[in-house]
Amino acid sequence: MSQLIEPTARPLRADARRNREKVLAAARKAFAEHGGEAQMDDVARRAKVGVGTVYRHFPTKEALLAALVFDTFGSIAERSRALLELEDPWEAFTTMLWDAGESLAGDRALTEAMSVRIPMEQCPGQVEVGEIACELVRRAQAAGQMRPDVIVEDISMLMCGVGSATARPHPCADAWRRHLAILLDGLRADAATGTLPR
Amino acid sequence: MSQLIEPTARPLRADARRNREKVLAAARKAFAEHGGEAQMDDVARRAKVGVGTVYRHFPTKEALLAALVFDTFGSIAERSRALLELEDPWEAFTTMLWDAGESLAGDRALTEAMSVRIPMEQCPGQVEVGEIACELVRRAQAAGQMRPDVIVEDISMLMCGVGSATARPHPCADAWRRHLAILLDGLRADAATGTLPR
Amino acid sequence: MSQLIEPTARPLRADARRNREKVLAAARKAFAEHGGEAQMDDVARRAKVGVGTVYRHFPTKEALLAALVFDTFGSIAERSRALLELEDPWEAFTTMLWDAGESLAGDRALTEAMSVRIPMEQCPGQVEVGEIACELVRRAQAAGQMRPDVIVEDISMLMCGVGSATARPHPCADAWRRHLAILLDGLRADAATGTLPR
Amino acid sequence: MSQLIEPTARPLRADARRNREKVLAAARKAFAEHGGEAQMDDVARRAKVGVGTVYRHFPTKEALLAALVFDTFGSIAERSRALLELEDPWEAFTTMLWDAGESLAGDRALTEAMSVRIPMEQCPGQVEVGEIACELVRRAQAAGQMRPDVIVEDISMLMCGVGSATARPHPCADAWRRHLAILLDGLRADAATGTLPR
DNA sequence: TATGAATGAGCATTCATTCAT
DNA sequence: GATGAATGAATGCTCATTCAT
Repeated sequence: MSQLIEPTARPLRADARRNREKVLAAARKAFAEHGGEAQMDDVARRAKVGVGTVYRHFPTKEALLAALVFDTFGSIAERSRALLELEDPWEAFTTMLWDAGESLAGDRALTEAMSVRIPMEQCPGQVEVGEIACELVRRAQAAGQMRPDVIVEDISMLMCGVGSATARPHPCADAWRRHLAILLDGLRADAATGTLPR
Repeated sequence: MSQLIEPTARPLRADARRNREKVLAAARKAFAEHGGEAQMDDVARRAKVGVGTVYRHFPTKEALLAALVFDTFGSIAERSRALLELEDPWEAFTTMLWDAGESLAGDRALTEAMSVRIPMEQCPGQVEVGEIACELVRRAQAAGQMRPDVIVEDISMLMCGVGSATARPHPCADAWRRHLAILLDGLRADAATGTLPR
Repeated sequence: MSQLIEPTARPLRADARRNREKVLAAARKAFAEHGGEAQMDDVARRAKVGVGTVYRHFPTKEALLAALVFDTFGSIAERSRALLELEDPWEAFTTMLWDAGESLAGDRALTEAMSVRIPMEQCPGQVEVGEIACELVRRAQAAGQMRPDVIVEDISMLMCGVGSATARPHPCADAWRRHLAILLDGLRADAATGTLPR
Repeated sequence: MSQLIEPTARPLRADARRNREKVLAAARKAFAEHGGEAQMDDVARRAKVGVGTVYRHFPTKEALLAALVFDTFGSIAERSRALLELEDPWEAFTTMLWDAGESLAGDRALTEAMSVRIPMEQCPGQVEVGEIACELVRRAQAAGQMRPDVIVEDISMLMCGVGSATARPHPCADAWRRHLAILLDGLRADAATGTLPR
């Protein structure tokens, strides 16, 4: 998935590819844990690789971060694509958000990317996620299941909120599920007590 | 409001108070914009003051940040206190959240404080806000207006999400109002389609 | 004594003189305790005076430090002068050193001044102390009491050592007296086991 | 010698070792000259190295200072050990002090370490130096060569004085040798004109 | 004149990025 | 290619000195 950023690169030597994967895995942990403040040296240390190697595969810290985020959006997109086949629009929509929440929960970097703390170009996966979400919203609204004044941009905003609130202390484990459950109830057509502002 | 932290300090000289206000105002902007990453030099520059002056009023960056956050919680608490007098529990509760949202919107520092990225002691205002929220939740639930499985900790989680999502691009100005509107609809007793997990 | 540095200054107003004395006393404590690292603010605080007042009387930190040192040398000189009347040269000499040791012990600033950590001009008192020491050395050597190869510069070097070693942990209180006692024994004519190098 | 502090560190790359030596040498000069007030940037400049390199090898200024002092005590200890073999206790003792004086002379950092201006843990070398000195004192006293009321703590006090006084102007080069010579004469059993106070 | 608030150069330390081995 | 040492700009904080009140 992460090769999306270097689509024209020639295939890497086996050990180089192996290193790339080690770096990505280490970076995922480090950035999930510390967000954009994770240090390149830490990534290298976790990958059991020199910093130089990290830089060989990713020209800057931002590029590494982007690769991770792109990757995650890619896999969310992949799984979401399948949901377009589902019969029930509401089920399709909610399943998508529960899945995205799973990725978001505890991944500080992804959450920061969504809240624009990390400036980042749109990536193919992100675009596709947006398109699928758009379609699922449309269908759910057409079926009268979702309130009609919601727009896709609201959905990413809401999910951004879900991700950001994960780090807080809360008596329940996986409190984000409570968060999302409340949101979904608020998105149902029959929950609307008025029209959304603007 | 900021005197909450130094309740026993003798009144400052007129010019010193003026500078303190300049520093606080500049810091509020800088931290609102950049969160905890804002730089002390930037605060000083915005306040048109030497760094030393910033440090004369606040011994460390963290203290400055805390003063701002404490201040904000203090004023939220103050306004919330009045809501305890309101007849309708749901109106009291929602008014409190709309008010808090207003403070949270676009203030990265406050949002970070709520998402615990900035470790920070509880301050009197924060504690009081929690107590008032607790009471308002209780009343709204007793009146059958709010779903009964919600706990106060959920409320701060939700509001944290509202704050974090404000930086994102969104076609509507003040999109956070849409966010909060959806949440509030999801919190109503009759919106519940099931019980919150855990 | 301290007016030695401003011999031509017109007499100060009573309250100004009082302030000057407060500052000097406070500075003496602060610099004795912390050496040249003591802070001007600390001096002002101890004197219960604003920093500005400290600077009104002493243009720079170095000047204040110098005033203190000059003062101390002045009073050592004064007391030493009387020793020129003593019959026994050795007694005169040792009494002078015991007296100087008393001033040096526990006064970091004075010790630093003697070890040239604090760059400082010669002051009248210092010069006079040197002259008296020179005379007492001469007499003690003429009387065959002090080893003949000692020169007056050795004496200040030795006393500098006495002062510097005061801050160390040592099982005996006033360990500097042991230090000086050993030195004095080493300076006696009959202690010499050879000639001092150079 | 400096590996005493990091006995388990794996051998450094050739260039890294070279740089480490450059840093140590530069730091030795800088700290010898300015004591603990020497600046890290100055050390880096003298070593013709970026500050970062200094920090790669020594995590803090204090650690660098400690490395230097530990190193010096280590080499003094090493040389002193050999003196335990000497026949004549007095010769052994005086040789040790002449050797230590050589290290102390003109090294402000070492002198400050001895005068406890720089708070510093005991290091192995320092402890060993103390133990050897203790033994040599004991033997010299047992042989009736050293005055019996001297204790080891006196010796370090005395040497601290020798080191502190080296920066002063003095007509003789290496005036510290005169200082030490006088001290040693004062330490001889037959020089004692009384008992040391306390 | 006294006060203490304001100033800002100075210093220790960090970390993304480069480059010699 | 991989390594990790070197680099140095950036950042929080201090303190001697100045200056408005």
